[in-house]
Amino acid sequence: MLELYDLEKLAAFAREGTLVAASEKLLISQPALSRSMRKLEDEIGVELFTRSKNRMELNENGRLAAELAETLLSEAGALVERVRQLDRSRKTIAVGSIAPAPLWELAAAISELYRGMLISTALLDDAEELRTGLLSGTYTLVVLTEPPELPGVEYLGFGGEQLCFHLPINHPLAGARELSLADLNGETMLLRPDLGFWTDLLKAMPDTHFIVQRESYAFGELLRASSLPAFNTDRAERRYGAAEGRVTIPITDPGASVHYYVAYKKESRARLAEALKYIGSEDRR
Amino acid sequence: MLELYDLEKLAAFAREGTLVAASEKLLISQPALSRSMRKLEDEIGVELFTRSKNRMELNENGRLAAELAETLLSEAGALVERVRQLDRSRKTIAVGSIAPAPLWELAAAISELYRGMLISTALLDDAEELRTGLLSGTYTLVVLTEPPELPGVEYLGFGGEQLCFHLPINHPLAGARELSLADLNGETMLLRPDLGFWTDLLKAMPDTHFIVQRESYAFGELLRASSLPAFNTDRAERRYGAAEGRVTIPITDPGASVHYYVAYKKESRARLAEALKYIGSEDRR
DNA sequence: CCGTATTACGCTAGCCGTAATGATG
DNA sequence: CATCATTACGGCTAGCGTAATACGG
Repeated sequence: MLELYDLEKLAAFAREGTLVAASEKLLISQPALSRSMRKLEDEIGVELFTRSKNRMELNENGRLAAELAETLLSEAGALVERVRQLDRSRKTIAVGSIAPAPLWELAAAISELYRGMLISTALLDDAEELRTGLLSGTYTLVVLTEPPELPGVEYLGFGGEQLCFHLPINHPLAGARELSLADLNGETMLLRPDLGFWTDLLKAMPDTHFIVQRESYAFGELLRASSLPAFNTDRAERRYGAAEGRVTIPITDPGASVHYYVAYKKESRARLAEALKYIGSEDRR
Repeated sequence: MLELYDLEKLAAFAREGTLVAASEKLLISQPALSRSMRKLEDEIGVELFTRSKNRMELNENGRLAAELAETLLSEAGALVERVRQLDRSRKTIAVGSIAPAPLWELAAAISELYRGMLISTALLDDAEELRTGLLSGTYTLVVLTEPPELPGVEYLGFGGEQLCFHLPINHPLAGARELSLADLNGETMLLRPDLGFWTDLLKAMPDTHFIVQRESYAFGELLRASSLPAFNTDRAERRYGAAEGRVTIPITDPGASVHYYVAYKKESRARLAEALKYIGSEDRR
């Protein structure tokens, strides 16, 4: 029977041009390769080479066979790769989110519910990329601020989030009941990186200087020790509590208050049953 | 390394559903198949089956792998088939013709020039079929009555042919210098089968009864012993001579005199060099 | 119990490498 | 004579079959 390693040898010979060179690439001896090529001709039942005593070349048949062999080999590789990829995707839940807070919560809940599964998370600021990523299989679940009306895609509400200023009590505006982004424009503010779509809102504060601190502990220290204004959200505060000596004041700008939607492909519903139960059941005003 | 016989086994298991059934189809023992399947999982690095002590089934990975294996196997089969086909076509010159006379001559000349080659011939009455057959590779050479203006196709003139009546000398019209088909309409005529495009001309003789005789010797006897009119052509006469006691009288209808053109693909020119020399050199008025 | 998968244990066919031979430029 | 292909011969390993084991409907 025709076998892939025979075709591999043929392809190597086609590339190298002589048995010696090909056998070196293949890490076998010339005689072995010579025999294999004869066997292959025998197998197909057709002459593939023109042989002189001292030289062996592909004939027209051989060139076609080598070319087809090359593609068959790459298809065999693709087979393995596709199966491995399916396996990985079956063992992975990839969550993509437009905002950090729902991502924390989802990732925590899912890794709790699906022990042994690989949970991969991604925070993006582009909703379109999340939608196409969901359709293409890059993400199993995506969190958006608008319901995605896509074919074969379902979604559940996942509560809302309200952006707030997080001001030291001695800040001039600390007594306000609510504020707009413009009210603090021009000041220097503390900021975390990886804000997802919230980043867009910062454009409403063009004259503000932001000090970005990635490291969580350091950020906490700055919150405590400095009197720089920062952001907070109701959802972050519910999770981490408010910083000492600071007040949380809602921001009124449109876009500072959003709702979240968790979307998934209909075909993943069975696999995600537990996660969807969690997302739907939780009481989120 | 992944091999086709492993995939063959996987495909068989997928079709049969149990190791026992598959092993019987494959003519190997169950243990051998059992091991092969483990080896295959190992090779791909992914679980392909759900195993209970008493039952083995494909899981999602396995179903994908089996499906891909099936297509890969059929592609491997196609590889062999295509190479064999190329080999056959390299060893064959297929001549298709719209008329018998040029086909005899070409076939004879070519089998002389290309000893060891397989010469296959076909006589058709549809010029379009010959043209498409030439393009698709069904025919290496085709004989037509009109130059085929096709991309990548060249042609040479191959002389002409004049249709004649072949009348016994005692026939009332035997003294004519030329005749039209209508002149003999209504009589009973002797006819050979396989006339190619000439068949169309018989429509001009709707009231004629044709006695068709395939067997060459019998046809000759009828020519000699009967006084039935028959057809002949200048080209046939040059080859076989005229029958005793008969005269050959040209037919004047349009279409009773034609020129022939031998067409071939430009890419076959090298292969056909000898044949083309013959076709071109011969002096054919 | 019969059907199914797995494990254990030799065997062997197929493939390989080394060495020798032949041909060519 | 350096390079390449082929032939001859002996070794080894991957895959096989038989037999035995284990589990389940």
